[in-house]
Amino acid sequence: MVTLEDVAKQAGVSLATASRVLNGSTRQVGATLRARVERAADELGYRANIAAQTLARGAGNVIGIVVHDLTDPYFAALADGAMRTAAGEGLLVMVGTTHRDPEQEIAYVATLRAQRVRAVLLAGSRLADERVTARLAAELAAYQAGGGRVACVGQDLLGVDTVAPANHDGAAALARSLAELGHTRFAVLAGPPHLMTAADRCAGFVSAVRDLGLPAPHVINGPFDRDGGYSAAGETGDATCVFAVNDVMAVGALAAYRERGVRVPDDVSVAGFDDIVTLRDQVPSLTTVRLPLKDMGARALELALRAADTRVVEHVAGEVVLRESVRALR
Amino acid sequence: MVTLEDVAKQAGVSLATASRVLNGSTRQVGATLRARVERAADELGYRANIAAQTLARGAGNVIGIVVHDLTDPYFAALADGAMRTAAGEGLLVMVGTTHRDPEQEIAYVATLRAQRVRAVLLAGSRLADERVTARLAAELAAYQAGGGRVACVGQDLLGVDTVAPANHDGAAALARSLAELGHTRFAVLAGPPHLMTAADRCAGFVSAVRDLGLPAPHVINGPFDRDGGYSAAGETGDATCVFAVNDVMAVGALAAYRERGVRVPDDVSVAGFDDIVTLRDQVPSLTTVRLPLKDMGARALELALRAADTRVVEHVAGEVVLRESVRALR
DNA sequence: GGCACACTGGAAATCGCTTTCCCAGGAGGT
DNA sequence: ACCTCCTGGGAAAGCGATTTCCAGTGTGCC
Repeated sequence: MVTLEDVAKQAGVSLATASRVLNGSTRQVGATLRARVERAADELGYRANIAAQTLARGAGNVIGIVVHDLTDPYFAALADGAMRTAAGEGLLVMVGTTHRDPEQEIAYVATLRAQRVRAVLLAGSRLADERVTARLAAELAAYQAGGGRVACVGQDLLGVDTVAPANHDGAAALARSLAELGHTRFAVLAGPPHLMTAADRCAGFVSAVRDLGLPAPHVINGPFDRDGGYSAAGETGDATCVFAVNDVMAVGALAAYRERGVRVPDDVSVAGFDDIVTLRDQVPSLTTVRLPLKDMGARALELALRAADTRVVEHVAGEVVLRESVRALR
Repeated sequence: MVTLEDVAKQAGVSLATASRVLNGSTRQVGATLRARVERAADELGYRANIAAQTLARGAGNVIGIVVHDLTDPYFAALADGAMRTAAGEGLLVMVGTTHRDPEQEIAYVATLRAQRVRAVLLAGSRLADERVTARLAAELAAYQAGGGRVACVGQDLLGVDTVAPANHDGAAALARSLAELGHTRFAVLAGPPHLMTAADRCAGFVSAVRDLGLPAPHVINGPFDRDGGYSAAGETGDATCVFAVNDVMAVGALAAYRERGVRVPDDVSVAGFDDIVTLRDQVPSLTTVRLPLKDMGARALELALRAADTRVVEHVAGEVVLRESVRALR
């Protein structure tokens, strides 16, 4: 690999001058030498060693994003939003997937810390396990103590800048909309109870139903993915309206009903949460709560990159979108 | 930030010993000192500076993946497959998205080269533009000359290890299956002509139809995404069977037909390509050509990580999957 | 004409870690 | 008892950049 020294030698200048020409500096370099250096670099195909730059400068141009699962469109959208702003800032992105294993999340943050990345973005739900959360928070604190910046999309549990989607209130608003259509017997495909996002959405829905004086929904726990929705849909009993705590689960539920000959929305109404773009062409089209995922990802990164004065927690509202998968009962 | 020197001082040992204990080495360290060092590192919360390690070792533990668009499930699946094997090897992943801009692709490879990443994975279709391809190939060659490893998923055009999906043959097989069902008048939602993946699939389909002695399909070019499929579906004329060169476009076409009251498959049959998991619950379920995307991503990374002796081009067959979106005409 | 000052260019220290090389001491062979 | 071989420890030389300091050269101004 050709180094800066090679370039300097070939151009007949000092290392310092070559560095100033090629890798940016406050100092000026004369036109003659500048040209010589540039030509040499070009001829040799020089490319700065970023590891060395990072070491010398004491700060790199990489940020880290930690998601649960890239193939889940929710995280893909979040990551995409963040990556766009990152690209705009000239930053490189390291993406880590944890596959919902909190230990992996901690390990990944540790690695990012070792990489001296400029900022870390944690996307994805916290778990109800306080011990794990505390360990993650400790790792993050150590990172921040060294000048690192952190932001998170999800529950405000880590003591860092946070973009907090209105899981609870969005689900509550959805519940009220559905009740207004005449539904009274609800079931919730609630996902795993220890996953905060799932739990918040479920709780928001349940409490809104209760506040309306309606019978408590039938809550069915299970995995947070398509198959979780599919199997939980088998236990919704006599509910006229089923709320799946995310769109992917709702799609699983639709598939289950279709197979069993249960018509949606004639026999049962189904609603999801997130408004995943890839799923908008689903039939029947899915009633859901829209979250501006890309913006949230982008915003979280902005928070992380901002000069750190005070902590910011930004709440993002969800918008209830009524589509064909629910029908009015009256 | 606490450095190795801090740890060594606190433990009362030399830098060398501390390094050997904490960051792995062939050399042994006595139990007493080893314990002292470990305790000191723990107390101080030491975390190795990877930039420095990379510089000193001359090789990092990062790989780069370049995709067009993470929110496209095709690339998400590919990236996920690669990331799983990367995690298994203890490698970190830098993901870059180009949003189909070949200049960005080149720029990103250049940056990865500067990062001295161990390997680069190029996922995503080449463009027909030879000049751009040549520049990318040149950048890759420079990277490889410096010891970098490269693999690519897609067309074998870069002179690097390649996992090549059977775009042409898969589409041809699909055409034969559809013809066997009695279809004779075809249309192809062909995507952009300069995108090799799209072009190959289109060509494979068209040539198979021709070989069967059937009238040439009506080829409609357009964008490679959902909206491209949606609008191209408006021009399929009297075709009884429409092949969209990817599943996402096929879903767009389904939406367009639905809006216009054209029934699928009764009035027109629709087929896609890729067998995207997220789209499997589509109604009607999509006839398509299945590609093992995760495996392909994983395999490509394996190729890249393998000791470089000879170049490997691995062809991956596609499997025709007939589902509800096509019907037999007889 | 002389003096301070801005500007350019280069030598060398530095960033944090790995690794080679050297040294001392104990084990093993004869 | 002597010599060799291995082993664990430390000093110091890199890795490839950045950046501080220093020196030399024109400029502007009195």
